[in-house]
Amino acid sequence: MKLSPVLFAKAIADETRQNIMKLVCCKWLSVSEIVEKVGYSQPTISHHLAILRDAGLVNIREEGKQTFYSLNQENIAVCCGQLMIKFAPENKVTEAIVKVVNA
Amino acid sequence: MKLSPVLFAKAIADETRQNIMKLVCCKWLSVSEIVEKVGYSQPTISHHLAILRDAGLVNIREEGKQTFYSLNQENIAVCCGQLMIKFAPENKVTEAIVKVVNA
DNA sequence: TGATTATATAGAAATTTGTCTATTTGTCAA
DNA sequence: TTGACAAATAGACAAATTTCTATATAATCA
Repeated sequence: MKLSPVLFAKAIADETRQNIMKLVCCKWLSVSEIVEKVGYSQPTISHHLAILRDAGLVNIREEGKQTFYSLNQENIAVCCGQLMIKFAPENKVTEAIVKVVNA
Repeated sequence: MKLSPVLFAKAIADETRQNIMKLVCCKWLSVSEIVEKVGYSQPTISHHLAILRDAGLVNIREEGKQTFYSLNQENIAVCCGQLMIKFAPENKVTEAIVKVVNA
């Protein structure tokens, strides 16, 4: 799984996708459940989920006819950490993260 | 200055802008210097700089005819922290950040 | 003042993105 | 096996984005 700063940024650079991410942040939801809550068509939701999938930001579980998605918090934390190290290397919070990661 | 997760993500969701960000990460550069290094036209660079400015990601210093830009590492760290708290709240690195910020 | 330089703004063209409808694929139940 | 349901894919279209050239604005210098 490639986690690049640009791919990550593109994936989260859309309000609808951030809404979906918040929905599945701490629980598994099927595509239909996400469709219901977000209010866009099912293909539109599938499209957004595919973008999140390609960026490595969601976990996927297939169960019969249904597919469940949940947020991959680990990868999101890694991407945010990469961004901070790349673009805020002299910041004290970044330095604290580096310490945690290297510990 | 409004620092929203979507505005931040849109601002960094472009390879050229990330290149510019890397260039001015730890030093002040004039627009002409950035143009030279990035290789796009001056208006294109000005446009990208305006997007970074509107997202609160750069510091600006005017000096005579020239305008110098440098990355606002503080705001970038804040935005990344917001993203982590919003989308990776259960991650141990996020928890470490929260501790640092609250300390 | 007039010429030159640095940057920003305006406007246009090409590309990318987000959304939809229609269709396909895959799974389950009768 | 047939029908129904869930999700993915294809294709079209509108809106947004990225880039360019041309022009405007502002500062400096002869």
